[in-house]
Amino acid sequence: MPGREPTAASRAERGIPEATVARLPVYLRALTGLVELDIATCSSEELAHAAGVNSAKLRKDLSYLGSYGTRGVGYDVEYLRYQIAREIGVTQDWPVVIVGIGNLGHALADYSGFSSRGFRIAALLDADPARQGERIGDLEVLGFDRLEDLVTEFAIAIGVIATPAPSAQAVCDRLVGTGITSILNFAPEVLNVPDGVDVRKVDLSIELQILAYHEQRKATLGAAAPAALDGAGPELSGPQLSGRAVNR
Amino acid sequence: MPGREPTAASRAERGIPEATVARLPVYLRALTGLVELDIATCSSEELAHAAGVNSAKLRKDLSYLGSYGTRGVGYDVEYLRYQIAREIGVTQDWPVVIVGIGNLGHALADYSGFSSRGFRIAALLDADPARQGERIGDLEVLGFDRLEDLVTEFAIAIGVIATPAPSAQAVCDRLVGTGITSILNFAPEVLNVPDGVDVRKVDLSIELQILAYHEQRKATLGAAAPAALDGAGPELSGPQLSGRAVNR
DNA sequence: GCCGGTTTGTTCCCGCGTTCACAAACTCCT
DNA sequence: AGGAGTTTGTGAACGCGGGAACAAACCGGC
Repeated sequence: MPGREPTAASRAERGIPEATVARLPVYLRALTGLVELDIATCSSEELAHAAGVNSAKLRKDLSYLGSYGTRGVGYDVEYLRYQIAREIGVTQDWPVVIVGIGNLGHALADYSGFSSRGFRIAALLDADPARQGERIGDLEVLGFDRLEDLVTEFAIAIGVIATPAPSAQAVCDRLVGTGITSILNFAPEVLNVPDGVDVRKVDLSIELQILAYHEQRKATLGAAAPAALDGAGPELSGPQLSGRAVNR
Repeated sequence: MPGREPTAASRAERGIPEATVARLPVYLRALTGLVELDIATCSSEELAHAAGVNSAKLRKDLSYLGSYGTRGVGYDVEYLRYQIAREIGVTQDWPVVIVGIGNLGHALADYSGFSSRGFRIAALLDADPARQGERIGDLEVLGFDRLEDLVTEFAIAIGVIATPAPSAQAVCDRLVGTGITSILNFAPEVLNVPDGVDVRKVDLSIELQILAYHEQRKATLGAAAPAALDGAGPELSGPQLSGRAVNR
């Protein structure tokens, strides 16, 4: 560890822990909520509660960005909100392309939360000619072969894959070929990408299966070790002993 | 040759690490892919590659379930697939209710991957009378007030929230009230639930913002420290700073 | 039956992330 | 001005997860 004054600035430049990065958007949203309530100042305790995390974690997370609070007082909501937005990089909008305008892609294209959260849908593409030409909002669905043009024209840096699984890798390769280095993948498929490209996946059935595991666990544990005072209850509803709650 | 070890069973009862649970569905899907290719046996190396993880991690994950492989040979694909499915709890289908049939809820209702992956949509609910009565697949969208009936009738154990953010907490409370203890939340809202209830959230803008952070980071680092397209571990990030005001 | 080759299951170690606890810093009141 | 009360920022302890390395177990050939 290259010792050196770990000033706030150098900290931020050195990179923020991944777990913290994943929470910053949550804090940002919570702060936006406070702004809308005309709340000018908040403590770490209050913000942590709004974000669903513990206050020590919140303070440590924020400390990676710098010292933006005032001891004995708390945080200036508007100021902190701007700092987090700047750190994430959503003070201006990022142009996004969505590939695959099926049910899911359609829903994403209609999603109103994009513009308010730092993104702008720049293009909607689909390989199926039957889907091309449709207008969603003020955009028209274009052919996938327009990809390279549009990425260049709009300086698109983020691609969203909402195609069926069998097409996902090919689409991904094309996206990477255009120079896109950030991909959000909704297709249930493991994507292979070169170093330097970030892929995040959102997978409905994985999430459900994780829930199913815990649900099954609650049921069998409840059956094996009947918890105290749980009034009868139908067979399938698992008596809840101290399961882990995600939010607190 | 099946390993019917009581030790394996006791292991499983003791609980599987959360990180492993999150990967089991990925292994399950990879194995299903191998089954479709008529591959009867595979090594940890092959399966790990198909799942996009490292083989040591895969073996360790599987070891939490029991000893289902054969040294010097590998894993029986079909057998291992069944064991993982059983461990997750998706050997039978879980009935699921989807609340909020907007664009997203509609897309989810249409999603074909449910039945093949251990779930069955048992009910579609929406509070808006304008949306009620529509048929999606072979289900009709019903009023939210039917919730309690349907949960009881179909023994629903998992709820999916696809409503706008302002309604999410209220819907969540109603779901919890019926005894549902597993919730998948698509609304951009932090949900408050009692202990024993599991909530998982899927949030498009959070995922995009995480990508945006890294994208911004690549851009500023690239500008400050050109070349080195290759490697350069995350730890060795360059010490360049870009002038940052810390004080207000 | 034994030996070389192969692959699993496990142990050990390290680094990251979470949490506790406390000093530093600020406000307000007297 | 000074002290009491708050709240931040951080140092330190601790537990979990990841990865390398290795012993145990299995197969096939001779």
